[in-house]
Amino acid sequence: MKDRNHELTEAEWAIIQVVWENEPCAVPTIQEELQARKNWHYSTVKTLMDRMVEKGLLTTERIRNLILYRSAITKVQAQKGEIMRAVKRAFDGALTPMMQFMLDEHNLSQKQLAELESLIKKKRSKAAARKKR
Amino acid sequence: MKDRNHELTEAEWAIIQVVWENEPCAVPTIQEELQARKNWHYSTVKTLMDRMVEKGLLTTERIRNLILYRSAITKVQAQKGEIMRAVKRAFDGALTPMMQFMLDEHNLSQKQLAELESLIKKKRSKAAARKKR
DNA sequence: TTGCAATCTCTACAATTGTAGTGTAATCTC
DNA sequence: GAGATTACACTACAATTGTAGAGATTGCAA
Repeated sequence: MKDRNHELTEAEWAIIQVVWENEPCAVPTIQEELQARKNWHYSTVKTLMDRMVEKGLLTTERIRNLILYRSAITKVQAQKGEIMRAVKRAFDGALTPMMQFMLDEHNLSQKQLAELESLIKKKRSKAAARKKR
Repeated sequence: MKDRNHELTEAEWAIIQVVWENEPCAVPTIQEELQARKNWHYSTVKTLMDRMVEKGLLTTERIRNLILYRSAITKVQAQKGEIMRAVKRAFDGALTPMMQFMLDEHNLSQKQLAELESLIKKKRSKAAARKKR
């Protein structure tokens, strides 16, 4: 259960998202969903999911002749991994420059900026409180 | 020169970073640098770089019997691509939630928070000015 | 001019990723 | 209990990625 850096591939993301919404669930459940979105066949989904089990991204439990899958990492962990990957490759591991870049390069609306600002304010006061303690 | 979404692999990142710092340059220049960092041999670097030319990440120019390489995308483009990738996969394409997540999950120092806050303020006033115009 | 050093070309190969077919086993239905 | 359905197991295969060896070419130094 290490909080290790999980890097998911595109296809793995597609699958684990559906798993998070349905777990515990069997392959056909996931496949039906992804049939619609990606037109993936049963074997495709099954193969992918079994590989993910090997990698420790999913776990299985056998109930009679049915195999139930569960996620082995949370969405937050996966999101963190994805961000870590970006920051490591493109920003030399430094988070603040990455955030500055995002502010600079993607023009956010007034409203979005305001939201972020108030969020930061909240963070700051919380951090200050923590420090004092 | 489309601002298309460039997704670089790990190895490609390693290489293009050195290219940015040295271009125009020949393979041996890059290789020497990466020899130190990654212990990559000449053929490795050369293969990678030629693949990158095929992909449109680098360009070449032949000068007598020497081949000079240049980057075909800027660092900013590449960084953007990396962020886009993360936001698309892990945050459903929505940038602000991703930034909020970063604020929430990685505890930044007071100083970093302060920096971001003032940066946002600046953005906001600039955006306001733009709107008025 | 001949050999050495630098550079390039070509080829290879294993691991990972995306995608799926086909055969088999268990189960449900009549 | 036999056929239809459902879910699983096994196998395959092309493209991409990481990694590199071996041989060919070229230009310079002696």
